[in-house]
Amino acid sequence: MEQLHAWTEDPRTAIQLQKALAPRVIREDCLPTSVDLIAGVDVGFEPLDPKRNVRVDPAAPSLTRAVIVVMEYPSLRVVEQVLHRQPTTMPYIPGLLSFRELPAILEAYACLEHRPDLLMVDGMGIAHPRRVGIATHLGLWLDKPSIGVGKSRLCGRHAEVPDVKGAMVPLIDKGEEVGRVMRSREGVKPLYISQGHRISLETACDWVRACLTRYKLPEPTRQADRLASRRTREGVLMREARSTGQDQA
DNA sequence: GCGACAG
DNA sequence: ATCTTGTCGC
Repeated sequence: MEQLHAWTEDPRTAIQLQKALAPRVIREDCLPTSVDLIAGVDVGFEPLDPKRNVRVDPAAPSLTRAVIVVMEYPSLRVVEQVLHRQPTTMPYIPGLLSFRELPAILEAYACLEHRPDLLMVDGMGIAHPRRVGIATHLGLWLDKPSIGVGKSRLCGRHAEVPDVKGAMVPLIDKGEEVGRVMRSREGVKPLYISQGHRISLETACDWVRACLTRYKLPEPTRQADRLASRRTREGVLMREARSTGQDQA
């Protein structure tokens, strides 16, 4: 029961933890009768160096910026935004992304005043080598329905996706369908949709499509992405966010 | 052993 | 993820 909240920063232990979490993921629809609030989750990084110059090396100290945008469905109006920053402690390791980004996301989530019915996370759900991508890990931790919306492939193979908005193709890994590759918009790279937790693949794809407008990313993720990757400049960021978590550094 | 590899 | 200018196309 409490293993869902176990934590580590050691790569080897993290992999063991993922293997223990995998069988606890619910892949069937287990969400509210009515989904009225959808949260978009994304993370960005900003160099901590006073002398941010020429080349940025990913290993240099930085701040992890987690953003959560809550939208009302079906109006897709933003009802709340939270931005939280804290020192980055773990490096990016393919397959262990959640161990690098979850801490900041959880802090941001704790600042929310609204209770979203569904989470759309920038990254993979079960379309992961051990079936526990960041969307899944977050869903398990919060025991909340979640969907993974990735911009590129982590694992699995798939056919070419027709260049027609809404077209989908299965994403197969080790013989199982772990997600679907969707053309969210013509002329752009497709999205990698996968179940996070407490949702079926069909329903996950339905929600992503329901949140698409004229852009590549579904609104929840697009709005969160805007704030997460926006360059900081004289505190403008903090003023634009409706409410924010208090900083540490 | 070699290549692949979310953000 | 992050840096970075112009440029091609609807």
